[in-house]
Amino acid sequence: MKIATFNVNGINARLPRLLEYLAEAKPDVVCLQELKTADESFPEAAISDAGYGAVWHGQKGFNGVAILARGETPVETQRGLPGDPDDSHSRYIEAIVGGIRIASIYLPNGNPQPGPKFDYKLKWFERLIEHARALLALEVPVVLAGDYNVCPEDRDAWSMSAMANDALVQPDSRAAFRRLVFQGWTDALRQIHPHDDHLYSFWDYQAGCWPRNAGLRIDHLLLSPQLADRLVDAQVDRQPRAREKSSDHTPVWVEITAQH
DNA sequence: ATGGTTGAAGATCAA
Repeated sequence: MKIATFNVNGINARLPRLLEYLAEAKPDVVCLQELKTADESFPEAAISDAGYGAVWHGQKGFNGVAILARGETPVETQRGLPGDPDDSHSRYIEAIVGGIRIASIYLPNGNPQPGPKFDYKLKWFERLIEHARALLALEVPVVLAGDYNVCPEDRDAWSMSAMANDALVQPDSRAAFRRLVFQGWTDALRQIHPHDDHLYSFWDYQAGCWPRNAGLRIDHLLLSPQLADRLVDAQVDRQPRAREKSSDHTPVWVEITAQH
């Protein structure tokens, strides 16, 4: 079973690229982020025609997350991250596909820092950590997939000097990510590529970042122990990023064996 | 070199 995460940066602007990706890569599940559209403008028909069922949590203009599954509709288990009824951002949706509980996460960017956006990022992170703890307690296969807006280590950023003041590499951002992982999650991509120091999933549109491989690793798939045991492979799929009118992110995927 | 690009909304913000 192939499970991917893909920040599409506008699902309607990216629809041809997304459909192309579904047809070529044939993921069983794709977690999408940055839909940048309201629920009623989600391109449900086109995605259905491509053979995928979907659940989504949209928001006009910004944010928005979805989970697509080939040949079936994901069974939604959570919409919005618990812990703050006043949080109006659409950044979390969770559903079950093929016996696996799957979360699509769009963690706040947090720039500029310091400031209220960075504070929001860290508070949102605490709520994610609490919810992840509850998911681990279920002792079932879970994947937390999405755009975490965190480079876990220096080597996950193309240049630390260029990124020094960015929210994505701050010690507080990394400490929160570490506390999450150390609950017992496996960072699947890093697990498969322990020595790759140019393992990126995002390249800024500006300043020729893509052609000179000035990237960041910020899209992650975290596996519960029950799923980590079944991890076969994890890769960055660079092809979509090379195309015209691409997202600034590219898909990252894991291959999971059938339950034994 | 304090720039550069993109999407969605709407003449700016978020990334």
